[in-house]
Amino acid sequence: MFMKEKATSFDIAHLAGVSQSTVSRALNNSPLVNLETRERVQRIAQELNYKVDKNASNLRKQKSSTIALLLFEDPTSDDSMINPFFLAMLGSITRACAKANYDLLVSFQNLEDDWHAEYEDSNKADGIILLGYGNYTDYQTKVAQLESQGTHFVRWGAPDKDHPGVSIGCDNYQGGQSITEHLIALGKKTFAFIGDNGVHAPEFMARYRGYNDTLKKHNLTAKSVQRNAISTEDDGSDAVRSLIACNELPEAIVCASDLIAMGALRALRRANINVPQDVAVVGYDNIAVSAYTTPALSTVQQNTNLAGELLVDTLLRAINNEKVEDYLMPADIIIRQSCGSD
Amino acid sequence: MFMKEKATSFDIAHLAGVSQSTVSRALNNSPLVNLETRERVQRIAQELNYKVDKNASNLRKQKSSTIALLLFEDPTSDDSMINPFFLAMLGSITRACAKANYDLLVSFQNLEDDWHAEYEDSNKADGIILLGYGNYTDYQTKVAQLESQGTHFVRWGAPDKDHPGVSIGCDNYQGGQSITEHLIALGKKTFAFIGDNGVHAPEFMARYRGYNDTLKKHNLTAKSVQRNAISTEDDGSDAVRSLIACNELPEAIVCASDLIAMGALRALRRANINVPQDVAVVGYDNIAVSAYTTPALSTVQQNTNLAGELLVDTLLRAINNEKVEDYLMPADIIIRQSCGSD
DNA sequence: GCTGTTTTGTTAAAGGATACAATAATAATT
DNA sequence: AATTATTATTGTATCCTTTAACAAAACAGC
Repeated sequence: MFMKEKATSFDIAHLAGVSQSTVSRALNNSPLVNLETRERVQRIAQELNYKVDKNASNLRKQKSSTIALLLFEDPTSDDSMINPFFLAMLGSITRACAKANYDLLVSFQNLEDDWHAEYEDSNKADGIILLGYGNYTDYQTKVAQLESQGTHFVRWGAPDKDHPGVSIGCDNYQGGQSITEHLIALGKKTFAFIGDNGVHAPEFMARYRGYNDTLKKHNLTAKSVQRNAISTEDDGSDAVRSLIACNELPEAIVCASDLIAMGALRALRRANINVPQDVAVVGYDNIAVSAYTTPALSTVQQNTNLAGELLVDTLLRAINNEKVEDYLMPADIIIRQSCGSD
Repeated sequence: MFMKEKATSFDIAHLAGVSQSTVSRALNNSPLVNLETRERVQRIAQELNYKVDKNASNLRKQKSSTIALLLFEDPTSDDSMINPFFLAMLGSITRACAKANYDLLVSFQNLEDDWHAEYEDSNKADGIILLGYGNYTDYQTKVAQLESQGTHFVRWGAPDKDHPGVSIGCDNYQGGQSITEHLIALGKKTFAFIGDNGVHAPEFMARYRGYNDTLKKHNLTAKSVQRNAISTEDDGSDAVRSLIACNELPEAIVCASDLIAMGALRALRRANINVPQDVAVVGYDNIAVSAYTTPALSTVQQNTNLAGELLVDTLLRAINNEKVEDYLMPADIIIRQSCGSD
C-alpha cells in the first residue's frame, strides 16, 4: 500500500464526514467531541498512518515542545574528544526530556558563536540548557543577553548571585572540602592543587576555595602550592612535571578534574613516582575512566542522573513561568586506591 | 530596550517600505531583489533582532533542516550507563550536522517504541540516523517498515544484503581477523572468544567470524572456546569466571567489546591471573577507558569521527534523493599492553 | 416555545515562501 | 524618436497545516 502524499487532517475530515476542526479536536482527545465520532476519527487517522505535522502545530501553538541543549566545548580541548562528564550529562538529559515528552535538540557551540540568539527566537526550542565550562567573561555577557531577551534557560554550574539566570550545579566548594578533609585525615601534610584557580571556570575556583579553606582550617596552607591546568590530560601532566622540576612534589595532589588527574598519574608514572605510596592523587567528576586507572582514582562524584532531571524539570517550570530557583546538589567523595586509604 | 513581541517579516516590511515577500527574498539573499533594498532590509532585520520563525518556514518549505538521531540502548544494560562508543559517535554526528547546517534531534529509544513512524512523518526531521545494537529481528521488521514508508534513513552497522536501507559501518569481520592475526603472530596457541556469537547483534557475529576464520586458517580451531556475553562488564566478568571454573583458560582472550574486556580484566585480576603474562586479553571499540585499564587494553578501533561524517553526509544525500550506497570502513588495531606485544 | 447543553462547523489566525502578475527601467529595432 | 523586446525589481495572492475563538445547529428537559 503506497501513499503518494502524506495525509492531512483534511483528508481524515473528508473520509470521516466531519469538519477538519472536529478532526483536530478528536485527535487531541477533546471531550468536546462525541465519543463515537472521536473513535471513528482516530481509527481513520491510524489507518492512514496520519501524524500531526509538528511544524504546523507548533506554528499555531507558538511552542515547540523541544528544548535545546547547548554544549560548550572547552576551547583548548582536542576537537575529537568531548569531556566525558558532559557526555554523561547529555545521556541523563536526553532521558529526562523523553520522560517529559519533549524533544531535545543538541548542539555543540563555540563561545564565539551567536548561540545566545538562535534557538528560542527562531521558535526552534521553548528553552535552552547551557552545559559546559567556558571563557567566563565572554560567556557571562551572552548569558546576560539571554536573560534580557526573555529567553528561558537554565545553566549547569555554580549558582552565583551576580550571575543572571537560574543554575543547577553541584556543590564544588563542599566537594573540594570533603576530599581535602579526607586527605588530611589520612595524615597528608603537604599539598598541591592542579587546576585553574578561577579565571577559567568558576567551578574550578569553588573547588579550589573548598580545598584551600580546609587547609587553612587545619593550618596547612604554608605547605600548599598551586599549578594552573585548563582542563585536559596534557595540562595535568605538564603541571606535575613542573612540580617535579621545581622539587615541590607534595604528599597529596588535588586535581580540579579527573581528566587532569589522569594526566597527573601519567606524569608520575613516567617519573617512576609511586601512587599512592609516594604521593596521593585525587580527581573530580568520577568519569567512567576513573575506576580503571592505575591506581583507581579517588574522586568526587556529581550525580549526573539527578542533575539531568533537575535541569530539565527546572527549565520546563521556567517555560511555564513558574518561579524557579538555583539548586545545589551535594558532592560525594568516591574513595578508591589513588589516595592510599587502605 | 525591551521588545514586547517578537518581530515578524511584516514588521520589517513595514519599516523598510517594501512588501513582505521582498523581505523574505532579501533575507534569503535572493539575487532577485536589488542589492540596495536587500541590504536595507537586512540591516533593519538585524536591528530588530529578527530571526526567521523556523516553524513557519519549515511548514511552508515542507522540510525541517533537522535530522533525528535514534539511539538504541542495549536493553540489558544498566539504565544509567550508556555505551561509551555510542556516546563518542554522538559527538561526531553532532559536529557533522553542525557543519552541514542541520539541527540534530537526539532521542533514546526502546526497541518496543513506535520510533519507526514518528519523526519524518510528523515533519520533525528530514531523515533519521539509527544507532545501536539491538534485538535483531524486532529491529529488522521496523527498519523494513521505515523503508516502505519512504522515510530517509541511514543506519550504523554491518551492511547486509538482506537488510533494507543503507548502512555505514566498520568492517567487523576484518577487525576480528586483524586482532586475531596479531595474537597468533605473538605465538598464542589457545583462544577464547567472549561475546554473543550473533543472535544478539550482527556486529558481534562478524567479529566472531573474523576471529574464527583466522583460527581456521592457522589450524588452531581445536583449541578455541566461546562464551556468551551480551554487552556489559558484568557479562565479561561472568564469562571469564566460567572459563576459570571449567579449567578452560586459554593463552588469549578475544572480547567482542571493550566493556566486556573490562569485565574480563577484572575477573582475571580477582583470580590473581596476570595479564598479559598468563593470558592476553584484547577488546573491541577503543573506548576512552581502554587506554587507562591495567594493563592498557589492546583493541580494535572504529573511526568515530569519520563514521559520524559519513552517516550525516550519506543521509543528506539520501534526502536529496541522490543514490547512496553502503560503506564499510576499515578497522584498525590498537596495540597496547594487554596482549603482551612488548 | 424557551433555555441550556452537547456537538459540530466556520473562519481566522500563526509567519514565511513562492508562483504569478505587474511595473519600471534599460536595450534593441526600425 | 518612437516602439517593442527584454530584464530587473517589486507586489499580490495563495499555500503550507493546525488550532481555537466564535457561531450555529441539534437535542434535551420544562
